[in-house]
Amino acid sequence: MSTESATTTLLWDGRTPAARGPAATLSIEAIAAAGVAIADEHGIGAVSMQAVAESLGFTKMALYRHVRGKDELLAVMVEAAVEEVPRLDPRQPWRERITVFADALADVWRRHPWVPWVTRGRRLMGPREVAWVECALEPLVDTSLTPTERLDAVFLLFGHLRNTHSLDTAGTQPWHDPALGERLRQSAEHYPALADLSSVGASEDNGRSFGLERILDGIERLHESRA
Amino acid sequence: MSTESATTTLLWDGRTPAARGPAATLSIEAIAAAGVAIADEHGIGAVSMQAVAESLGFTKMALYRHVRGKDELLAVMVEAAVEEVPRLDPRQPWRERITVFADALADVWRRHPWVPWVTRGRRLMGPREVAWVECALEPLVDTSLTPTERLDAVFLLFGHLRNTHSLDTAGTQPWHDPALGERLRQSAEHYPALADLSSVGASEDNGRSFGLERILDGIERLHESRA
DNA sequence: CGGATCTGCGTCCTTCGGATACTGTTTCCT
DNA sequence: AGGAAACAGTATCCGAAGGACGCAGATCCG
Repeated sequence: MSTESATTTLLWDGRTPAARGPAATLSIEAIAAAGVAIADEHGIGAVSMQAVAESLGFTKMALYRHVRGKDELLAVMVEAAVEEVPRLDPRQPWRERITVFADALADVWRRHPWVPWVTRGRRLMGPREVAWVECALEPLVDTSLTPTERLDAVFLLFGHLRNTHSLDTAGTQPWHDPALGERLRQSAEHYPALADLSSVGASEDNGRSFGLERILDGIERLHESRA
Repeated sequence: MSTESATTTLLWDGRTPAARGPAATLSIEAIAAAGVAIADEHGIGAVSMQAVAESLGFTKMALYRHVRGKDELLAVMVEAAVEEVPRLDPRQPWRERITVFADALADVWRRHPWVPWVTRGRRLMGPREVAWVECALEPLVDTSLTPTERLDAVFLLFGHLRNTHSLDTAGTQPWHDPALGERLRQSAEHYPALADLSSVGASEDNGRSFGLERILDGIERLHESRA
């Protein structure tokens, strides 16, 4: 019986309505939806207690009756924004299913570009976000990977998709400052490989499909080595 | 002739000392070093203009004579924290060299745990950080990958190392809240693959070596397919 | 009906990044 | 030599941020 954080209980069980006192006008769902709307429209930087409350017609402090703080606000926002997992066809080969999964995840992240930025670091996950992990894990059950390896593979996949989803979530590539490309070309003796590259240019999708294929190839090789 | 941002000029050329006026007591190097020290000791959250200035015995506003704002402070901090790239033995096979590189990067990130957290998203890179990209790129010149593919491979590598370096930079794994593992076990019908896993546990290194091997395997397969 | 309880509000505090204006110092140019 | 220009560091002020605390009114249970 491990003691659970209040935020985890909120994410998984919701709030039990109060027995006494006036009925709540606000709800966690409304708060989360308002936060998501602001983040979608004006970016995650525009999400403040004040802004969320104002968009609902309440004062800032009213939010704290439903949410313990900004971290918990973000947690419920993520849980609201992350939609249902895709239904993967079990008859398809595992590699195909992973690709479908990756596209579905990209769709959600396209609708809510702030999600891959927020869902990093130590934090608490809700049932829907966990469902996405489960969903990615499931195709790998068909492989010869051990359970631990499957999990490692899923996080390898998630990390790569996050890193290549947009430039805002990636470790930036240097030549996105065009002036820097010029510098690299000028000091070609220090950066021969990069200078060579600046004329070629980077790939369209930030290397998403390249990395995905490499990862799946790597998994496949491990899988086949045990067949 | 593309116009270059002032921050990029600062990072690559440093500051040209003023012709007139009193000599500066502060220096960018001192500011960067102070910021790095605070971040190393108390975390990146403790780095504020106030804190950095105070640790140097100056007022907050004095920093703005040397640094245009917080973003630029972080940029020079990263550039100061990122050390010289490792010298890779060109006689070693490319895969070996990449592994050595990855370990060297991990060493730097261990000394400055905030660096992998800060070096994300659109930002400006300095010469030393670019040198690390160059360093990772160089072994791949021995492979049959195209220049663009080499670059994609490097960012695949960087992303994975960042994601697995520590839990603070990773997309968190759900069962780090021990209570959540219990929940997953209880609702095993919703999360069969995860529930199965929670008894096994996650890997020690957040899947770093697993992912690294898979990535290198994937690159190797592509390389060999063209031999 | 009265106390307990809950919701939402008003006020206050700290910290943050940053703009602006000022003081004193150094150097170049006439 | 002397004034003007440029520069370094400071003092003050501001708005926005997250959040603590106490209060008023509404609601329900005994």
